[in-house]
Amino acid sequence: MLQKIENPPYAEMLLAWYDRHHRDLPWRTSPPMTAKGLRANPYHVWLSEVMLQQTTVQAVKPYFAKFLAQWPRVEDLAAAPSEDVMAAWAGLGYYARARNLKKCAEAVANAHGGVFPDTEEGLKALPGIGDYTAAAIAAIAFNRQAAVLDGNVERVISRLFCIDAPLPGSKGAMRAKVAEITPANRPGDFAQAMMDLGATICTPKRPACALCPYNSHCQALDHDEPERFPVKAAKKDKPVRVGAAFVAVNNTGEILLRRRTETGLLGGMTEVPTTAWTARIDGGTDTEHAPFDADWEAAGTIVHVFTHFELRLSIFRARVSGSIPFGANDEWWEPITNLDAQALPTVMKKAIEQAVPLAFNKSRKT
DNA sequence: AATTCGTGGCA
DNA sequence: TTGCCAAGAAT
Repeated sequence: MLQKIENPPYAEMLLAWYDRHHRDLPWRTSPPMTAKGLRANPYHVWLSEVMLQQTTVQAVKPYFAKFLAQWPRVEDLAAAPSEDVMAAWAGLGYYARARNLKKCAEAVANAHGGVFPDTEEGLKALPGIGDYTAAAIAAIAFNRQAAVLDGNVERVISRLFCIDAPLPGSKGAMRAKVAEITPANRPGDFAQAMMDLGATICTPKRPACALCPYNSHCQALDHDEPERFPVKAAKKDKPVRVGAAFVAVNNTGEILLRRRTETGLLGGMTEVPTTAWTARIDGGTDTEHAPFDADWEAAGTIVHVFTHFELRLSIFRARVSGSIPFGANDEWWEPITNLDAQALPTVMKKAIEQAVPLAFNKSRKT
């Protein structure tokens, strides 16, 4: 019977695995270049890390390419119109990230001479950079021995050491464990290796333990129950909210749009006029709350699931002629052929598509 | 500490 | 189908 090693060389074991099995990603500098001291571009690392917050690699890839093509340096992003940044981010979700991305770019370009801070503390002082992202950039871009703890690492660590306490309360204990095994040599590769392991081997369901470099040292696997970790607090149920959205098209092929307020849900993004989204169905939400009088026609409903509620939107459409007097706010007429350039979140694209089928095909350049 | 923030893929 | 959840941050 194999004797259990008291203090396995966790970092060395994982780095050896990473050298063979790392993912090649657009924002990443991979071994063996990193082993020779070459590091990734801090701007690329920062941009990818913000995009990857609560977002899958596959979803991020095209956005990362688009942003880098449009704004090759952080100074370019800092100088960009906010509307352009929000439009480029549209569809990726969690739009506070885009607002903070712009603020952070401005801070780096103007207050830091275009150079990212190279410490966790300095990075965390910037908008949109929290514990995880500060540690990740410090480790990956600047080779700092920072304890990087994300959802992947939480899974790996909780299984490796059988941490029973539920998240998020146990996050501190997990970070301490990560700090314990993070090496002075190649800390950035170690962080990315932990995340790659969590993403490809130590998965939430049916982990591929037979292929794991830690399979002879994993306490959860010893107890034959890796899928039980990490333990998480129970989540709340999702309430339903209802509302109505109004899609107006004029006789020159334009649609009435407006900009949402800067904060809160979908803050700073573009929308068609809607009622408030309320918890109860108040009988006649409908055309009495329309932006103006018109021959509003019911066009069905759409259902869209947000993080903390489900929205059922009744869709109304009207074809209007002549000039419609706007309320004195942020409304404008936008050619349907230009919808793809707008900062429309997915729920609004659904609403428009419901009222005007193929609206987005019309704006697609072919 | 608990809420509020999107979206799409997958079993 | 429904739920889960993916490189979290801000308040």
